Amino acid sequence: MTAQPPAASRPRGRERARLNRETVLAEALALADADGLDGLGMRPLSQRLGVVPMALYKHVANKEDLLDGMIDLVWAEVEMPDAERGWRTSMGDRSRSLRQALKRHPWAIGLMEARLRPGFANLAQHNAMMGCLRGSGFSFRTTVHVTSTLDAFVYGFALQERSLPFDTAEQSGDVAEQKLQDAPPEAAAAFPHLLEVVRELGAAGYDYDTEFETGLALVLDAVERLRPEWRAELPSP
Amino acid sequence: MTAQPPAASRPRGRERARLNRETVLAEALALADADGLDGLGMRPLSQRLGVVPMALYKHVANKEDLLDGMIDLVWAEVEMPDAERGWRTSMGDRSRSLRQALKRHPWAIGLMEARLRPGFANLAQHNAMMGCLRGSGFSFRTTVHVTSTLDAFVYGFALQERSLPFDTAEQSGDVAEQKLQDAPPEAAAAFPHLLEVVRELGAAGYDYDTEFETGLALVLDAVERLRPEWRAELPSP
DNA sequence: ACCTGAACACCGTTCAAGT
DNA sequence: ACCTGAACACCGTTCAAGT
Repeated sequence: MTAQPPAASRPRGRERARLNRETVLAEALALADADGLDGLGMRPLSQRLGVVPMALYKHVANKEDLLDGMIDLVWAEVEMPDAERGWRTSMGDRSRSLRQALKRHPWAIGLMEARLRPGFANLAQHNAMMGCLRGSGFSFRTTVHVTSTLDAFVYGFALQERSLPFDTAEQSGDVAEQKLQDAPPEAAAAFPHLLEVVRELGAAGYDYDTEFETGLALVLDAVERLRPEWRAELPSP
Repeated sequence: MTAQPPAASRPRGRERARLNRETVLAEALALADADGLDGLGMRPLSQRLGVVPMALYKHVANKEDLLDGMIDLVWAEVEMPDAERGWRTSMGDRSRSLRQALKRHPWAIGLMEARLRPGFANLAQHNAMMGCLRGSGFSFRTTVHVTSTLDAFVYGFALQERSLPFDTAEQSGDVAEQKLQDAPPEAAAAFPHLLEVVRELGAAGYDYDTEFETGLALVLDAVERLRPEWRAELPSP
């Protein structure tokens, strides 16, 4: 599974470029993307870099420091909001961009807000988000509510997208059916509404993109009503 | 830290009740609550039960099966919605109940929807949620949108509540200030809106309960507008 | 300055053996 | 039927040593 060629075939000595923090972080990101957080070991990582495990500790303090660096690489991939483009399109695009980044790096979902030492991209992103909303007329308190709720939606959606055991709309119906069959036999008959889910998802499926856009529009519509100025800006009927 | 008294002081032989799946799952829940998912090892768990690690494998197939059982215990703690009480209060209370359960068992947050073999409580909960919304006049498709969005909010909020590095409103300001100070020195000056966060959270703080209720009301308000019948039920002005 | 090797205290799980 | 013991292939990290 994770079998690797022996040391002889790995680059080493003059063949291998000098290790630095940047290359360690980049390789760690690739390893986590491929094998998940469980696969991200200091030993497998060192092997990919053609080096002995302890060599990594010259470039990262420990695994926590490694994760700090990786998470800031993910933050750097997220588009920054900008009040100039209007808060709604700007915050919407940022949310889509965050979801896509979390899709590329599913192992990062629970870690994005957990950093005690946030990196530069992390700080820049949060600063831009606050700036976008404050600059669009939201009060400080409302800005906090909006970021908290919108981020909760994006993180939670990404979590569901990662953990639901199907990837495509076609699979969703099959999985739902399988789940109900594997469940305790008395269950299937007792849960009529799950039978409807099986039937409907079997026919039309569950599409993540559609669900995300629907939920995002729902939240942004609700946010629109929080802004004190919103009535004045609606086109008069 | 995880030091335990030696074998001599643990119950064993006739002193210890016969092990069964129920007690293994309950003790595993307590261990995960205390030490997190990282602390939940087969060895520490077996030690708490006064038994050798391999004894557990008579009662759970493996760690995955152990987690399946634990997650269904968490689902069993979540209040089930009921159309009789009205979809809004009913879904609201279920969301609060789910958040509280995830607060008691933070290790469970990423796992609630990830079960390939969902337990009875899990199926019952999802069936009740579908039933509550379908029975309140929502179409199947809208019901899917609503559960997807509402759950995303609750899971995402729970994730933030778990991972943000402060617990109380008082702490939030201090942590914000500390974060900005620990960050690269050029950062503090470059991010004016984060300075506002430090200032405001230092004064008023960030209260999770308030934020949750605000976000929940915002989402439920938006859901209200999705129901085709909503206009008819509003009191005429 | 950077990399190595051996060691320590951990994992989940298999297999064969005990009672 | 239920529990034990030894073993295997893994972890992250420390410490002392090499170049």
